[in-house]
Amino acid sequence: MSPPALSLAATPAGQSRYGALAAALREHILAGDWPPGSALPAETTLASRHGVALGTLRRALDVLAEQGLIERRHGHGTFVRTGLTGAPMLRFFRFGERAGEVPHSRILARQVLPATAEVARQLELGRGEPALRLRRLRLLGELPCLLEEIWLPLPRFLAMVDDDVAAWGPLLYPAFALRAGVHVARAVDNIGFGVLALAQARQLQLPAGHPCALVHRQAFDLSGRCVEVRTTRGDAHAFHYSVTIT
Amino acid sequence: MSPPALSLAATPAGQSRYGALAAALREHILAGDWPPGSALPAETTLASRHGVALGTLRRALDVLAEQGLIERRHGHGTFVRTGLTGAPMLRFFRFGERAGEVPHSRILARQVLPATAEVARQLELGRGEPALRLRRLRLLGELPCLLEEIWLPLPRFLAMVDDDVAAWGPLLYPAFALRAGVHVARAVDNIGFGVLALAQARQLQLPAGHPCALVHRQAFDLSGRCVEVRTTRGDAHAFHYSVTIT
DNA sequence: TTTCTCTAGTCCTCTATAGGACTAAAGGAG
DNA sequence: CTCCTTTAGTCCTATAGAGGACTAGAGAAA
Repeated sequence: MSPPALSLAATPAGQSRYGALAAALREHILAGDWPPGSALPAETTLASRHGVALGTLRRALDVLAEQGLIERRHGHGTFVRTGLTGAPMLRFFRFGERAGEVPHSRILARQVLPATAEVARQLELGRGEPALRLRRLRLLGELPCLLEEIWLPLPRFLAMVDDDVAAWGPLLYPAFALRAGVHVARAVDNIGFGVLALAQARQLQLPAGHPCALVHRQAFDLSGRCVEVRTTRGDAHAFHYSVTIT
Repeated sequence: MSPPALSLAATPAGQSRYGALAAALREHILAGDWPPGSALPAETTLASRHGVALGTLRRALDVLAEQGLIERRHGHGTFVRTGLTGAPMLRFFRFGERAGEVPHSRILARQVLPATAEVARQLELGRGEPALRLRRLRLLGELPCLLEEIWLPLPRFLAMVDDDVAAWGPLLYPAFALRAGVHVARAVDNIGFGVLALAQARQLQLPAGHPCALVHRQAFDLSGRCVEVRTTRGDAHAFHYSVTIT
């Protein structure tokens, strides 16, 4: 009745063997043994190294692939995912015919401030600890379309406190990876509606009190730590989003 | 083991074998050979019947399961999915503490009308063909929260033109299945923003011109035919939705 | 230089088999 | 009747091996 003692190292411990193997490989990745973008050892190598059949190893990789941790390229290799490249914020909005175009961005302000209670909670910082706050305006051509307030935890983003903002480019996440070594792997967006305060409305060239869509985002790295808190505002009438239910 | 005379013994035809097998099984399901809710033959049976190894057949079933067409129950069997049970429309809104509660519904109107051009296009009906239009109010307790306009294609929903509305219950999709034999398998929601017209505002006990969230839904059956077009309106300030990006 | 072919390395498909895990229902003991 | 054990049927896990498909780069030919 007792589970058969396997000749090789780790016990499945109530789990399937491929499940345990997937967890083990996941730990390796999070520990940085195979950094983002690099290739894992070949399947046959990994299989023999862990003392399992090829099929079992592939099943474990299936799990990691479904979790979005790795990416497989037929005939080439298995790679640790490097993180989200673009923050597809514009998929929530429709501004004229400029669909698919990447807006350019203008950093309005960059300050080191004590995090508000709510931001500190989400970034897992202590009370009053300093954080980096950005205000950013995104424009399509000359048309301002999105206004963003972004909070970044400070020990990690020190490199972005003093460097040249103009060199960051239109997308933030590649800049995070390049300058602070932070790879965004997952993000959760919470969508709601509100109205624009006067200062916000002015930036977006809309009347004060105009209805706006609010997208509140938390972004996480591979290990699951929150690395960004962002609030985006845009004209509610341009808001549009599609969901498929199955 | 003699190669069976059945369909795909010969050629994977540019496709993988499990891919072709998945397609073949899909056709069987859509043709109604195994009606929704019923069990498929056992895996070993299906495998030998189609002349493939068990692993290959299971791979094909994996595809169908991922498409949401079938459902597997360990130790019990493989079943054709019976469709969405509830239309989780309320997940877009937060009304007070009544989270998770199923609102009851009040049918305000039921009419047979020629479909508008836009509705006819989405339902794949000809110009001016009749359809069934419902107006429905959904309430939490005594509080009206959602107002819906629903269009159903008429040859298929004839059974719901004259029967007793009061007997439908609070959820429509089970009623569709029970009374018209229509199983909703998939739905696409498009979310936007608008303001309430006078008549709509009155039903929701809000002032005219009040901002509202608009959810436009198309629902499809297993074979991919559109079986419902619905527009739902609710107070924009109660709107709330969460998306995870990976 | 440019283009082509070849080749080593990788992931992918498929086979055949063995046993474990889970579920539901039948049958017997109290 | 109630409770427990057994049993048949099902899906799930794992193994070992053979060959195919795809990619990128090395080397040869023009």
